[in-house]
Amino acid sequence: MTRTISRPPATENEVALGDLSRSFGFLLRMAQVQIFEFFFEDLGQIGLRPGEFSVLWVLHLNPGIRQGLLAQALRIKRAHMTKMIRNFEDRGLVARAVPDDDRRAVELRLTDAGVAFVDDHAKAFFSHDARRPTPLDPQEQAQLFALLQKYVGITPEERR
Amino acid sequence: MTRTISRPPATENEVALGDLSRSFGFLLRMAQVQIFEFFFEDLGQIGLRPGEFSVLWVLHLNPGIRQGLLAQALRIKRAHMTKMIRNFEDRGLVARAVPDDDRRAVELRLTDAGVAFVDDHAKAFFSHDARRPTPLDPQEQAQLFALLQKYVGITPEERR
DNA sequence: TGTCATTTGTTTCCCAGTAGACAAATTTTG
DNA sequence: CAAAATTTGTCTACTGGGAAACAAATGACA
Repeated sequence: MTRTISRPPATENEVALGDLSRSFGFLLRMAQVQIFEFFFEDLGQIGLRPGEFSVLWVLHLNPGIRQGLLAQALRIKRAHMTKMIRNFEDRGLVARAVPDDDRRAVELRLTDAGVAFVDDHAKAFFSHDARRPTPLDPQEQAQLFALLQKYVGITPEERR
Repeated sequence: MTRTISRPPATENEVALGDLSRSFGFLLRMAQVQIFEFFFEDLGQIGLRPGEFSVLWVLHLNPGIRQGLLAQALRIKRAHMTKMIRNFEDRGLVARAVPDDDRRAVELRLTDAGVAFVDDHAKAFFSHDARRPTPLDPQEQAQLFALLQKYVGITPEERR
């Protein structure tokens, strides 16, 4: 049994969320939906998908990476990665190669077209964050980033 | 055109993410996948799904709420909400009623079984956050919550 | 009043993503 | 060495969720 009504439904059009607004998973979901909406509003028309671009980007930074390691790093299931990679292959963006020392594995690298695609879109993709309207001031934004990075276990890569 | 390779791949098994680790959307996705994994590990066997429970919970707090307003509050698409509600109805957890003053709308409320379901699971659901292992200390955790709440616009003070 | 526009929920069709079985290659173990 | 166990990617089948067209009800406006 739970104390449910912490306060009465406010206005006609206000929805009480109660403890839900203190649930980490719920907050993350709300934030992500919001982000996605603006992402497609901002970059949808040039045919850029966040997941897709992430894979190509990591391929760009890690040429020859094995498919499984790539999936693991981006937390994409292997079955799904297979489909994404085949799609990229069909579009001529990625090439697969089976290494001789382990013929189960698949090594991935961008084709020239793949490199061109990443180069074409990297600026738009990474500058998107700056365009997104946010109620947070820059310091709060930085704080949020740092906490999220720590939470997901990404050591912020040092750079100048 | 973008300068892409800022440095060589670090270790054999390390994956360079570059600017991706500074992308808000990416960080949110990583965090959410992590959260989901532990959620199902923790509560999956009792047949609890975060989205499902959220809907029932909000129904509990806002009896008679209209379907569309519920969807809007939880950022669930109306088409999808239709399916969820029908599912709840089939399971006897939710009852639908068409109000006389607007016969397009549907007002939702939990059945007795629905109330029982929420009461049965609320404690497990809301205490889940505390069980989840996290690298953040309590103060950082609180800070992260506050920033996310502010970001998604559900600060404790209601807005107009 | 009658016509047009909007709101509300539903339906249909589609796609991203998952679970789990699978085959092939490799590693481990007896 | 042979047999069992694990790793790696793929396949099939399924589910959650979205886009768009739709019908019914309501509201706006001439």
